[in-house]
Amino acid sequence: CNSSMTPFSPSKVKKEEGGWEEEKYEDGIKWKFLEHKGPYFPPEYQTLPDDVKFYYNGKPVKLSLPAEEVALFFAQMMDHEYTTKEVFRNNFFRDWRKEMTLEERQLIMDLNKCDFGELHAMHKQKVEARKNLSKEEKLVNKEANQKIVDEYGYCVLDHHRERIGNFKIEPPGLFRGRGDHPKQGMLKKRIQPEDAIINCSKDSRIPEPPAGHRWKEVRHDNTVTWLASWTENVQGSCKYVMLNANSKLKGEKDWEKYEVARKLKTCVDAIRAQYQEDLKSKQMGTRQRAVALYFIDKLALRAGNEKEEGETADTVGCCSLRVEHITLHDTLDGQKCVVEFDFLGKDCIRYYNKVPVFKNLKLFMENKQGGDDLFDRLNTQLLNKHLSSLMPGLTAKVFRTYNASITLQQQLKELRNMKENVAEKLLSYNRANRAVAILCNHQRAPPKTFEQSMANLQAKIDSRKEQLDLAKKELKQAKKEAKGSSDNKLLIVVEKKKKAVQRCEEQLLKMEVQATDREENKQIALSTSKLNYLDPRISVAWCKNMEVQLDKIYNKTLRDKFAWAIDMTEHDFVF
DNA sequence: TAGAGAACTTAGAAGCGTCACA
DNA sequence: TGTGACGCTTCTAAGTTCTCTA
Repeated sequence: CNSSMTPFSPSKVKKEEGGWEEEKYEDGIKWKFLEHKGPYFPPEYQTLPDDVKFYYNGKPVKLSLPAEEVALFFAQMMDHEYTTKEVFRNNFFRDWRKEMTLEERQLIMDLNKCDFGELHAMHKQKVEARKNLSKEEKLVNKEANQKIVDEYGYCVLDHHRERIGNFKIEPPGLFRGRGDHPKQGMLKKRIQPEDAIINCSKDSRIPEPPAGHRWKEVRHDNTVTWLASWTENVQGSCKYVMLNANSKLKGEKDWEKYEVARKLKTCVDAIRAQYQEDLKSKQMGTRQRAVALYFIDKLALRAGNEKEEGETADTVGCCSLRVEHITLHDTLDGQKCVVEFDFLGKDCIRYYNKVPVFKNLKLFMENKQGGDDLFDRLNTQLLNKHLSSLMPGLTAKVFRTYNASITLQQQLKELRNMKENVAEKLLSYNRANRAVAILCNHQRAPPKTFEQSMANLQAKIDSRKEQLDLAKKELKQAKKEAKGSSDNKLLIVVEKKKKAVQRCEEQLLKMEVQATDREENKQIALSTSKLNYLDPRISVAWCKNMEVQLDKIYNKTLRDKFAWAIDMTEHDFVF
């Protein structure tokens, strides 16, 4: 496993066709020329109309502009459950008071005495009005937005005009963390040009800051890919303006990611054998590392970095698992030595699973409390250091990419059936995709309208079945009438009825397949794995082999993002 | 060499536009 | 022609890994 990765790139593969003509730069250099217009700032706050009032303790209060703006942030969210949560309300109130004048602060002491009703109503009215705009008005808005995209949404990087992913500065508002986030409700402040750092090349046209403003800094760092950055006040972290996923820079990076995962394929057996061996090591640290690696490989757990307590919601990954997140069962559901996982992972998505496992875990849990680390001799740095010694470029997350892609490939192979029609082939593809999504624990909230829309679909299926019965009867009748007759008209009728039956059957099958697909997909999100984990070349090759059009599985965004794969993949591609 | 911070990827939710169907 | 469901796009939070610094 120790040979370094072959330094080839899609550029070299497609060189002669002019698709990706440039060579890569020396280590660390991302571009030689970068020009853009700077980020786009959200519009300034406009004060409330006179007839929309905020009330405190039943009395109207005219708020100062900064306090009024923040009050409106809260009012806009009042339909959301967030605003009922104590942590959210407390954080909001504390930050709101900071925006008030001394006088306001002395008056407004209790959030429960605040009445945002008119602000809330105004907001709802605005949303409604926007929805009810005429076609022409909507078109005017659309054109205005397009103008902004045309002006700010692109940059020139080396010889390419590239789309920027997020050229808009995030507007101010109330912070919405996921799950039980201790900072939910805090004020996310308005970003000014004075907060923004611009990155571009020296010889480019430097972007102009908005009138009356200046940039925090203009730098020319071609070892990074961002065009602008600022520090966000809630968590103190950096935010970046970066290129769109369809850019050359991002595409090459994506391709490299899958090449590293493919490389793992060549040495995964050895790595597995090694960690199986390490399970018996005399060194506790080595044993813990082996178990963690087993979880990462078999269960596709994330690495699990340490997190600062109280700064974010309490979520964990593999290395940060605590004793309280697992339960050991001598027997469970007829299986021996079962470990039951139950914890919140990234984005507070619950991970629940039961897996047969070995005795080591019992050992790791000895003399520990629920809140203690399961792997007290291990962290992600140690783990990744070990992994990179086994294969250059190998880190914990590569296992997710590898296992996701290899699973898709295997599933597609298993489900392959050329006799199926397109709808059935697509159901098979989605099922393969679903196996990956389940492995990676990609969940979604079931759509609010799920039950209703399933019922609607079922009703349609039922009615189509009735139609089919009727069509079959009519066909039978027509055949009867045409039997022994040489009347051309009657034969035409039979043909027509045959076609009607066939059409009905096709439509019914399509709907039934759709219902199955939708039901199986209720709580599973396929998009995340498709976008981030599945080597697109597997899907492109599958389409070619199965004679399915690529746009059946990839929308425009995906086709753009994976242009490199579409360009280079033949039907015989193997991950 | 560890810790902090920077840089970049991965993630689900919400918003929005489109299209099928009554 | 209106409406609702659905899929696509946007948004930004939340991860991982890399890199710098003391």
